[in-house]
Amino acid sequence: MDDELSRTFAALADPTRRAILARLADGPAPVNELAQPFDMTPQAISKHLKVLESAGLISRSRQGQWRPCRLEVAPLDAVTAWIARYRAAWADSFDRLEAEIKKMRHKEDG
Amino acid sequence: MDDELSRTFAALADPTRRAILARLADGPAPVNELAQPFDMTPQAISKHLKVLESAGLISRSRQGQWRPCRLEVAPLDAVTAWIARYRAAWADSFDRLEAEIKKMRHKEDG
DNA sequence: CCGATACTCAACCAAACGGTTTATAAACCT
DNA sequence: AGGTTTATAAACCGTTTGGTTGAGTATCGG
Repeated sequence: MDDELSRTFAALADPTRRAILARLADGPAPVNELAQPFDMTPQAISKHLKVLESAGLISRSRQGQWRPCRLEVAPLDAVTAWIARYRAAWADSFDRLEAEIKKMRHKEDG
Repeated sequence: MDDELSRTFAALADPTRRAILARLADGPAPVNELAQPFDMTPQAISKHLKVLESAGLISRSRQGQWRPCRLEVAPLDAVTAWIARYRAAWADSFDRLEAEIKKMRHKEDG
């Protein structure tokens, strides 16, 4: 599990981490705020953030005693590009995509 | 790691499995042909195929003594749809996508 | 029937993962 | 200075993962 794409997929293969990214899509947040929804110690969240950061999916800065996390979408582009190679036709794939997105609009998931 | 999306991401988080999918994008193939490029026992490949199948990324049939595997793209649509939620604007994301695909055209990866 | 080929199952093993607890560092606030 | 809050580090632990070997199943072809 050393290459970029593997790290990205592995990072996304966890509901907690996807939920964290979902939260970050609404804007940056410090660790304790990210940890709050989960029945889990802050240390566990810290580990998840480390995984996300090492996959390039988030970046962290410092603001006083807080460490705000920000979503970084670049690795997601790589994923989408990789997936795009497995579609026979772009038109078809976008049709399916639209259907998927419609299905998804009323779910939350992480 | 029980939900659909997690299983899909986890299945994709391995270079061997991605290489298998890449091969299958050119058409169905039996296990021994899929195993051939790898320095690994057929049993290991069989395990990988099991992971891919349980993620819905391939389907297997029987043809005599062979078990041809076929690529199934439906889970990839779910992944792309999930990722799409993290783009601020579609236009931007397609621009980036194009760039990524260009970068990728001259790589092989799995 | 017999052997070869294609594939899978089961047991095992080292390494990685996802969580915990304990301890530590850094910034804030009296 | 001292205590609180925010966050990470380190050690540990049970489970999963990715590979192995060895045995077993199924189909083909004499």
